[in-house]
Amino acid sequence: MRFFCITHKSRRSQARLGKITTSHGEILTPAFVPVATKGTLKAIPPKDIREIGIQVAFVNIFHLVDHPGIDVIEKFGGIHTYANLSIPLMSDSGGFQVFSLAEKRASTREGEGIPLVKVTEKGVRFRSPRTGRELLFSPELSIRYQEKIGADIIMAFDECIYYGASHQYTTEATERTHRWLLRCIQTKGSSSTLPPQARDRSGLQQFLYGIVQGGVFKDLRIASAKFVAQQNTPGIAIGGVSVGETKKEMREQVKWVTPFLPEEKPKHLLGIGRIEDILDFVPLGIDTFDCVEPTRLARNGVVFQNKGKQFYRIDLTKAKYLKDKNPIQKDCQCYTCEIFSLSFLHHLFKERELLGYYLATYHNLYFLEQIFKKLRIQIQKGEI
RNA sequence: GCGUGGAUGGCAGAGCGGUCAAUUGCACUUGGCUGUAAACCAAGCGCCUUCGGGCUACGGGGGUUCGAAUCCCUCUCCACGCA
Repeated sequence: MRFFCITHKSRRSQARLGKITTSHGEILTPAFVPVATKGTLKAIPPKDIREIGIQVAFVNIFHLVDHPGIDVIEKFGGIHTYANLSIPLMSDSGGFQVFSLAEKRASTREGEGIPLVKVTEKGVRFRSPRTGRELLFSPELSIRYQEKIGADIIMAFDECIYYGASHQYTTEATERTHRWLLRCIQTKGSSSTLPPQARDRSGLQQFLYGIVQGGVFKDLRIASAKFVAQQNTPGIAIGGVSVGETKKEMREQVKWVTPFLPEEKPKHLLGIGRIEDILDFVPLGIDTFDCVEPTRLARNGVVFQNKGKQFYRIDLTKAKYLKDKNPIQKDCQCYTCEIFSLSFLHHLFKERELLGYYLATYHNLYFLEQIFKKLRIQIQKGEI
């Protein structure tokens, strides 16, 4: 079984069509990877996932270690069975939480202002924002955890560098991430008979992605891309993007890197994105994107809409929708748009009715899946 | 009819002589959300403003005081109790 194969290459750009094959099914790329951090695609029951067209989802080891605990998930036979998610799953290593929780402090009963994160060569000490208890993450532990929950695609443990970091700090952090990658590969290899980075565990193959860092600095980004490429992991992810930099900077960071990544490997862009970002990055050869945007925005009352090629985000809580009989998107065939008016959705959100979160999330996920479907067709037709 | 307790910004509800244009919550408006501490967060929310400030306000009227949402008198209305 080949993990990734390219089925079509664009002549106009670096865009390509591909297929990722995992123990839990195939993923046609380019693909969107909605985020189900805690093992749930917030507001959406698993039975709707296929109907929406979702091919793969993203869980996060950090949150699952905190609760319910890796041992619990393991006893249930892994995250797929535990959470009833039958599609391929990617798991994140916890590296993003270095960025997400840094500078923030836990306010506990005892004392206030305990830093939530401490990075050392060994790994990262986190303080659970939920309980205040300390969690240790290292490359070895992160990989072990990810193995135990049994995600199909797993991420190397990295440090997501904060925006504004100096060249010196970014160099140190990126090099540390590289050393961590070697430890991740070694851990993965030591627990496996073959192949080295895709362990076979009770029939399950897991594929490790190395992560490119380098912050906002071109030299560091390129060096990181080269280093990660050399390690020959089954896939490669680009991280440390969209952490506060401008749109222009973000585009550059990805553009600097892609020429140095092996064509035959699947490329994942961590944490992106917005529809306009996806449209820009697919022609650069990015195959998969994970992002909380469609689900989080939906829960905050914001849904996707388009007029031709123009994409919009509309806020359902605005009073102007009170009497609007139209659906969110007239030609959208999702459950929400086929049945519900903007007025009713507005009402649900103003009243904080649970159904609103479901319907909005359903629409946003469906809408994005449609965009990816169209993208795949356009690549096939040579339009991208 | 008598007694007691009340009447505060759209609503609820603090304040009980100056630091009160008035705590707080809700509602409302606006902005934000990109590997999820996110069904969340932030700002605004009497009128005017050259952003220094000015004006009108705590049921109505009158009074005490340098000064009242806060004390006194009275009227109106509400709640509860007794006839």
